[in-house]
Order: sequence, then structure tokens, then C-alpha cells
Amino acid sequence: MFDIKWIRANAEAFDAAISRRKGVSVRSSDLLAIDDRRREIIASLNEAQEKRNALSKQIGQAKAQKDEAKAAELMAGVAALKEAIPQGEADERAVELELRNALSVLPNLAFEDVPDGVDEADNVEYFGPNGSPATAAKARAPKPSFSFAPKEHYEVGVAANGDMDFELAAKLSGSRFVVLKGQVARLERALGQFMLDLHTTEHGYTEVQPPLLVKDDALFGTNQLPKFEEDLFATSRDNASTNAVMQLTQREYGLQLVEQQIAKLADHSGRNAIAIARLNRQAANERMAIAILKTEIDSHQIFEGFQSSKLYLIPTAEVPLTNLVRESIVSEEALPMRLTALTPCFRSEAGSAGRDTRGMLRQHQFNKVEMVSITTPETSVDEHERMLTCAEAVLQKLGLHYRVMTLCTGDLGFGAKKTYDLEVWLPGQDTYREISSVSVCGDFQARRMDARYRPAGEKQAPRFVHTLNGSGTAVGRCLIAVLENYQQEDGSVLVPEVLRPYMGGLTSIGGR
RNA sequence: GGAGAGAUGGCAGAGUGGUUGAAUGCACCGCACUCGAAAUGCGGCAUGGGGGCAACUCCAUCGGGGGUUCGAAUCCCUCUCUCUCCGCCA
Repeated sequence: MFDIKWIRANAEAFDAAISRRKGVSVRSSDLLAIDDRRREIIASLNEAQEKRNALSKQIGQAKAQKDEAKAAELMAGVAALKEAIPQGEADERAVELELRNALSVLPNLAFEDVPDGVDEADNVEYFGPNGSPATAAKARAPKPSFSFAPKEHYEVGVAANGDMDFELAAKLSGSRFVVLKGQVARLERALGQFMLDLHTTEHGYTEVQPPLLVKDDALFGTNQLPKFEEDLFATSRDNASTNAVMQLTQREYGLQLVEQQIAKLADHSGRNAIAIARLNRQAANERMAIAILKTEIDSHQIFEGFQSSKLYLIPTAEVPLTNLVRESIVSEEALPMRLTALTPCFRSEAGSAGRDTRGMLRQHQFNKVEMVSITTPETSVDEHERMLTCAEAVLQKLGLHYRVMTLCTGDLGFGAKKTYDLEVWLPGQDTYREISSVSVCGDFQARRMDARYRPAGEKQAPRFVHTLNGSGTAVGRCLIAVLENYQQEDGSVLVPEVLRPYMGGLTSIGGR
């Protein structure tokens, strides 16, 4: 979310930067026109309020002096404002909402060093601030070589034997779910525990167990709302409210059926008179019930209650972790605040029908270890590099080959100023696939959440914090990577060294 | 689920219709005293927004929203959250 004052002061820079973002046609002049109207409305409202306050004060003084005549005269004088002020307040609310709506759908501005481009094909490989292909190759595991044709993860013996069961999951939940069992389930758990332990003990992150269901406000803070609601799973906790809305649709459908029945019987009227009378009574009852429900809903309370009781399943722990500082002012000493969590993530994957349908690459539910940093504006860029190395450490310790890409402007996420993707090598697919994404958002989310910090030392006004988030890493996809990279010809899978303590010392799973 | 109590500045805590943006204490910052510190004294100390080059000034905000009133922290309605008791429960 942008600061309209900043846009006003930097209109040209804003236009130049926002035009780099894909599919955005808004320019500063559109927004400043709304803001001009807003300021006019505020100015005239303030004037009216000032007048009212002054007169009210005089009324108070007159009453104190028992001068009722003068008080009555003054009260008549203020009567004219009785309409202007509520109207002005309503206008102010409306125009402020208009401005907020216009601003809230604008994506963040990319840093200047983010490459221009239209899609992922224009992403640029990155080797660290002072890195090169040579230094990267030294730190990372090489691409593994196989004496046989490596299989995709779901074909590897240990998974194909039923311990990774998509058909079973489909019975319970439909497509894009999986049931893991036995040693595959344990390996997935081991990966999550390993990552969490690594970040908490070596990287200075604080472990958090956040709520998995969150309100719309939280999702607005981290940019999922209002633009990306179709990617989320939603639920509701308030039966009284949802019932009214759901009952209404049910009863309307019921009424429709009854009316169809009546129409049908009416064709051969005569002998159906009794049945029709009965159906008419039924229809009348339905209409009555519908009218009552509509009154309840129209009274607004129910519908608003329905809205506010709606809870969303988190698509990533970024949402609850980042929102931990929402609507608060933290002291500078508390920064950088580094938070991590291992949570399930839920994504509806709307619009990705047909993509990655085989295997567990793209699921409605998966586990992920997330890292979030809350920093000062001065340190967020360095923190971004640091967070990248924390994510890389996971893959390095697991001995997985990967590359790092700087996302181009066309591939950059809504709230990010710059993003690095970690792409792990999948020999079964013979390609690199995203396993982590590390983004710096500047104060974009902080404005949406109203999250600030108080600078240390001299008394200064609070400033917005900067936020960063990154996966460290997606556990489900990491499981895929381990299965594909450590597979053996006999269908067993070697357990990477660092996971063995979490696997009861096992060096291999799925062997005979 | 039932009954009751409550929500005020960084914290504690006054304040039931009139110059209260809000007493007092603590914390914090500046100055004085001191070799330094403590103690003490004096002063300062909310957030957002409008106007102004600036000094400054105006408006809004006492959990959120709505209402009564010339005027609301204070009265009414409503929502949310917290606490106490009862019931149910992993």
C-alpha cells in the first residue's frame, strides 16, 4: 500500500516505477485526483466543525452564567450546521474508502536492480552479492549423476509402493491431496524438524506456532486480499449467521421446486385440485420463511456477522507471522525480529487446472517452514541477502543441487520489491523447480497492517517497519527433491546425513 | 452454552454531559545542582489528518461501529475482546 503523500511528492518517479509492473495502467494523476477531492472535503468539514465547536463553547459559558436567552440564540445559530457536518463526515468516509480501494490493489514498486521482463523466462541467475558461478558451485552440491534413468518422485519404489497414496487421498478429499504413510511420512516429518531446528539454533529465528485460521484483516496486511481471494480456502465459525444465508438459498430452491410442481399439475387441473391446494399452502409457508430470513439479512447485522465470522485457512505462515506486529509500535531494540514456523499451508490452486497434476508438486495442502523478518528501513536489503543464505543452507546441508534466480518485474509477486527464488534440481523431471521464494517488501505490508517501530535514542515519531518473508523451505517439495536425488536403482532412497538423527539412525528407506 | 464485571495515554489509574486531549503516579527525554552518580528541583513527553515557507494553527481520536445532544471519555444501541462463576469438552 502506497502513501498518497509520497506519490504526490514523487509523482514522476512513481509513474516511471509503476509502469514497470505488469498489467497496471493506473498513473499518479488518477490517484491525486481522488486525493484532491478528499482534501477539499476535509477542509470544508473541518471548517464546519471548528465553527460548531466555537459556538458550543460559548453556549457552555452562557449556561454557566445562567444567560438562557443568549444560549438559545447561539443554539439557533448552530442549527444550520446540523446537516452539513454529518453530510461532510459521510463524504469524507466515502472518498477515503475510494482512495484506499484504489491504492490497495496496486502492486509494490520493484527495486531498480530488479531486471525487466515479462515472465519467468526473463529471470536472471544470481550468485550472491560478491558471488560468481565458481563460488556458487563450490558451496552447492553438484548435479547428481545416475547409472540408471532416474524416476519421478511418485514412481520411486518407496513412494510407489503405497506410502505416497493419491487415490486414497482422493477418496477423502478429492484431487491435489496426498496421504503419506510409513517411512515416507517419517521422512517428511524429519525434513520439517531439521529445517526448523536449523533456523532456530543456527540462524537466530524464534519458533512460533501461529493460528492456521485468520481473519480477512490479516490477509489484507500480507496482500492476499482483496485481489487474490480465489486462491484461498475460507471457512466460517458462526452457525447462526451462516445458517441464515444458507437457509435462504435452500428455501428459495425449495420454493422453486414447489412452484414447478404446481405448474405441472395445473395442466390437468380437475382432479388435482386438492394436491394443488396443498402445494399452494406449502409455497406460502416457504415464502413467509424467506421473507423473514430476508428481513434478518437485510437488517445488515446477519450479513455483516457472516462476513466478519469468515475465517481463512492460511496459504502460508507468512500471514500469521508477519501480522504478529500488526497495529503495534515495537521498540527499535526488538528489531530485527526473526520468526519461523512450520505449518500446513492451504491453497485452492484456482487457475492452475492441468498444471502439475501428477505427484505431490502442487497440492491443496502442504507443509512449509517459513521465515519472516521485521526490520528497520536501513537494514532490510541486507536482511534479504541474509535470509537467502538461511534458505540456501537448508539445501546445502541436505546435499541438494539448486540455483538461485532473481525474479524479473513480470514474475515478481504483488507485495515484493525484489524476490529470489531457490530452484532445486529434480533429476526425475530433469529440471529445476521452485522450492523457496525470498522477498523483501519494504514498508508495503507495514502500511497495510499499521506496523511501526519507535526509533531508539532521541524521541522520534514512529516509523513503518520493513518486512521480509521467505520459505526455508517448502517441506513437501523438499521431500520430492530428496526422493528424486537420493533414489537408488532398487527403489530405495538414501537418507541424507543431516536427517539421520531424525530417522532413528536409518541410512536408507525402502530397501528390502 | 448460561450469569455477571470490565476495556481511558508506554504502564498504573482518576474522571457520569460544558474551554477534559484528558488529574495523579511510574517510566522516558532535556536542563539545573554534582568531580561523576543517586537524590532533588524545573521543563517536556500520544496518534492520525487538513492548512502554512515557517513560527504555528485547526480537525479527529478515551476498544470498534451507530445514535441522543448546541456540546459525549461520560447517556443509549450494537459488535469485538478481556476477566470471574456455572455447564460442556481434547
